[in-house]
Amino acid sequence: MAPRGETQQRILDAALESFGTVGYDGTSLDDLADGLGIRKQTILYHFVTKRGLLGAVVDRSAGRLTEALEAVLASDATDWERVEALVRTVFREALREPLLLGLLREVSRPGSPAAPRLKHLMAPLMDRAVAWMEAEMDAGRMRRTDAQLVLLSAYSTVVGLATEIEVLRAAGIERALRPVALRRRELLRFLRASLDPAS
Amino acid sequence: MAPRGETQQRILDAALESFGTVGYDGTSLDDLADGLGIRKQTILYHFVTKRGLLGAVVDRSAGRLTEALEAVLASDATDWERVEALVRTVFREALREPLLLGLLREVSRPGSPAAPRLKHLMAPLMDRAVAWMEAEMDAGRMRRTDAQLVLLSAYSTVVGLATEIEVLRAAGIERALRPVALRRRELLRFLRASLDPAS
DNA sequence: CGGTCTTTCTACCAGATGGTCAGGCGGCTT
DNA sequence: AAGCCGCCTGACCATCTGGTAGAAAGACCG
Repeated sequence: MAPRGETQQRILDAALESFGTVGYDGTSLDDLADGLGIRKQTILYHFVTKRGLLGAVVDRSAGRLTEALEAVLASDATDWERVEALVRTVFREALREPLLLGLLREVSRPGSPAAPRLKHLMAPLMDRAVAWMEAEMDAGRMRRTDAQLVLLSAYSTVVGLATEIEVLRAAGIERALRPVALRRRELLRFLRASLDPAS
Repeated sequence: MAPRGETQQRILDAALESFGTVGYDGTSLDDLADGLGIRKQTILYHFVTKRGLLGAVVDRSAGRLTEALEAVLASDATDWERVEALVRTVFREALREPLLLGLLREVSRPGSPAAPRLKHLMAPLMDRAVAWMEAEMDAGRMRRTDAQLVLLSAYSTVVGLATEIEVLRAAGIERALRPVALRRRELLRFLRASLDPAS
């Protein structure tokens, strides 16, 4: 028998890949199980329902990202440095595990069953970020703009990365490092233009 | 009985919406038919198979966009004017019919059944654009860069629009005009930076 | 050893799905 | 009127779907 929790992790890995590529509806529990050499019922035993599985995948992925972001927030970087560090962290994580982007893309779809869960997971991060930005604005260290809009724009840039990488791959370009770096530069420039009081 | 071809168009309209929102796998022929007040067999009569329907939807959408682009190409704008006109046309079409973006997004997914068809439709446009750009480069009217990479980057920016609009809508922002205009400006700036020999 | 808990399996099911087949209905041509 | 043809539908089907019920197989503990 498999060690404690090992099967669950293997299922989550496979599910992340499948949800992120063929999508939630395109993923069949039977296929997923076959690929792992187990029976579908084992999956259902661990995650009760297909939605439960999706939820678990989303939770785990969001947890990892949040962890990486918390580490940045815990540092003593301030103002623009902090923004830049956050952006770089997100891009680094996205490139390190491109499946995350696929999942994010799938889950960001309006009709996705995980959309409410994602919203629930993102809301606190969002609120925190908005609050922080508005405090910075009040202190005159940031230009006054619609914080939420800026954040959403940044967010969708990252989700759009998933598309970009896939488009490039479809065109035969495997290593998308340069275009991705370009996007990051663009995003940083956009943020600087939106936030830097000097500009 | 419905006039010639009218039913087909109605089916295509509904299919475009459904594929673009809930996705290909999430679309059931029965639901689609119910929404139109017809039987599923009617859909299959016109399009033979579900994939055939997807193909027809993609073809029609691509055809419309190509038409709009051809009109621009037929004009006498030159160099940068032409690039700018093309970008503006694409954004205008995308905003006029947001469902197109949803479809594009769905179909750009690596595992999509329509991916090969999309590639087949885009390839000629792409080749033409690359050829034109390289001719411009040879003539010194454009900066020398990797034309394909620039085009793909522009393409994925447009596809990313779909994500952005959905993200904004999920956050309760219905009119996404301002952010979209921003993207367009960014894209134009990027293209100018990549292509303008003066800069 | 006996009992309990966890994990995985076999067997099964109801509903939905894409698709086939034959027929009906109405207009158009001859 | 007759027959053809384009369009649409009812009945039916094989397959796949997520999900349930129950039992086998260890592992762990007394």
